[in-house]
Amino acid sequence: MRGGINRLSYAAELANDLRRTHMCGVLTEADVGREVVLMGWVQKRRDHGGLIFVDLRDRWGLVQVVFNPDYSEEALKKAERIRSEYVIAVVGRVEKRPEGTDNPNLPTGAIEVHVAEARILNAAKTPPFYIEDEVEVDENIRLRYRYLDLRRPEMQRALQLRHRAAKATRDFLDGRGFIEVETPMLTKSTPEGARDYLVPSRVNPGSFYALPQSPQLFKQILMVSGIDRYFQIVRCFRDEDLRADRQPEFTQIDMEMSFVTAEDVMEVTESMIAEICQQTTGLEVTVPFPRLTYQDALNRFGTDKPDLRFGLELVDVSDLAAGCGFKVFRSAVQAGGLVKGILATGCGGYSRKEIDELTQYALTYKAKGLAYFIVTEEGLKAPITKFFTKEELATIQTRFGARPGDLILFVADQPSVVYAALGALRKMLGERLGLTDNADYRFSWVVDFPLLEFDADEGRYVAVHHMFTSPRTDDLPLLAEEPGRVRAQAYDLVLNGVELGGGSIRIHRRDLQEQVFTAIGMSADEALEKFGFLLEAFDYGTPPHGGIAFGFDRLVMLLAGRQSIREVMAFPKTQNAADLMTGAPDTVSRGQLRELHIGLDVKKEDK
RNA sequence: GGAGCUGUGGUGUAGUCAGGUCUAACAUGUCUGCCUGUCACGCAGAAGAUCGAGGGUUCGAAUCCCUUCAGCUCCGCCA
Repeated sequence: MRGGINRLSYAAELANDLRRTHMCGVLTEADVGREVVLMGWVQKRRDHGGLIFVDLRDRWGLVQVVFNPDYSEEALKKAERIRSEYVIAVVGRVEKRPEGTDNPNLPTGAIEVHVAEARILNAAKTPPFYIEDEVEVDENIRLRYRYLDLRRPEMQRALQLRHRAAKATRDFLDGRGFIEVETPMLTKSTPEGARDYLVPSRVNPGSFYALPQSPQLFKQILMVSGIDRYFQIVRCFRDEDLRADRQPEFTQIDMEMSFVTAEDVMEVTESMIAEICQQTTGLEVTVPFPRLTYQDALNRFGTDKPDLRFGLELVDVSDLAAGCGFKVFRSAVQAGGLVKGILATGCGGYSRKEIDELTQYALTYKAKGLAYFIVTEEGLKAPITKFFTKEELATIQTRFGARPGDLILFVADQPSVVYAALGALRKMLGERLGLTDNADYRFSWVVDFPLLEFDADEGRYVAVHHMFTSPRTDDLPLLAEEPGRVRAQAYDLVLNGVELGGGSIRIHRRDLQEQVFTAIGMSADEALEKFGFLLEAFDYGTPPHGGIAFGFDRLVMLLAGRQSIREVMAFPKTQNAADLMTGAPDTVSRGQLRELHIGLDVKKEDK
């Protein structure tokens, strides 16, 4: 019985004989005196009885339209029925606003449109939330009514920014001689990497396509084909758990070039990123981007995707810890681990509870605890100072450059745990201390990744990047004997703690590719079965080549200053990979399954 | 697979830790009436929630316990 529902019974009027002449948001004083036809949504109606103001909205903005019996009695009558989000058309004249009634908060605030004729093109129920920026609505509701959410100016700006980023990308790469080539969405499942989304083949019972995790193999094949410079703004699919910056389907800027070195790829990339920034937000980016090695990144920041907007670098005290009286430190080093710390500037006043919170946080990264010192005028204070000599305490304070009022936090463990825990702690402290300026964009390259790493669960080496990445030629002799020490010709582009993209020079020779397959424990038979076409292609004259791929959503997210890629995607999915608007994924009919020769093995809930 | 946070009229929140004074409060929105210069219009009035769902404890549950659902953040997973 809500009024909004009854309103819908009003017959909609047609606009067949009207042509929209202007957009709402673009009218200015230069248009004064002009007869216009506007169409849009009602943002707000202000009813003064004998006079009604309506803020009319379209993608370009708002303009005030005025219903006054002096202009049209009939239009005023109609305006009384108008409600928020009605779609209306108005015919009228642009006029300068009366003296003293300008609205400086509105780009169109100096003018208004005097309505001679109005039509209600469609009524609207009262929307479940306000169509305006900075609404704090439950994401459930935003996603269920995504079409309304997308009406908000903020979301419209995000989609426009995304469009401009895509256009800048295409324009730039076109100018550099790249051509966009589409690759299949229905392709072959490959081992390694993420879980595939599978699509059953009706005409090949029992067989499945996989949706691409990336067009990796196709773009390499295109190099074999002599395309030379390929790119694609392409959808990729990975069936893994979601995060703020991970969706099951996402978009990559995918590139590949022939006859290039890593330097060449990085140069093109830097120029492209600079161009995208310039064309979207006007941000001027300085190139080239600083580079750091994988090992440096870990040592200094505890992560291979460091946020370079602030310091708080990790400090190594393993040497000191090895001989100190604190058993936790000493035994960590003896077990082949590290003891590293971070200086939390100005956090010396943290309460026991706050330090406990930090400890809890470190625990989620598998740290066993968090040791700390509070820095005072009299030196370091903490329950654990008794395990250290005066000299040791003084050395620690000096090494951290700690001053009274600071807090020093330590993790002692295996290197991977120390890096993960302190890296996360550093990031959290950076945010908490207000060191992460959204308008500060610090790009960097991380290079010299290891080619392979040992996977304890699998009991074998696995590719860090992917198995088509070329080893550094100077490390080739190590491949057979010490695969863990081989460095890759790979590079990651990092921005403010987010991995934006990664790429590599690829293997282009069959013998080397087969060696790498061997190193990751893939049999010759399996290699032929899964990648025979690639190995065969390598036999037909394959140029040296390399490329890179970017998370387009992440790039746009950062340019838009948002915290989640959902905010820059028109129709994102929830953490359960569901689309709350359409209801996907959903069950299908028995008939569809039968046609695909699929039987289900799930317990059906009684409905 | 795991951890944490959130869920109260249409929307956003208060109330939950110390169960009864909550026959649930506030703001906004909605509806009705009045209003010719508002732009967060104003004024007067009205309607609207059994507190995500289910079960339990209790004389009594929004509040305590268990289960479950949904959203978010994170670990694992994933480049």
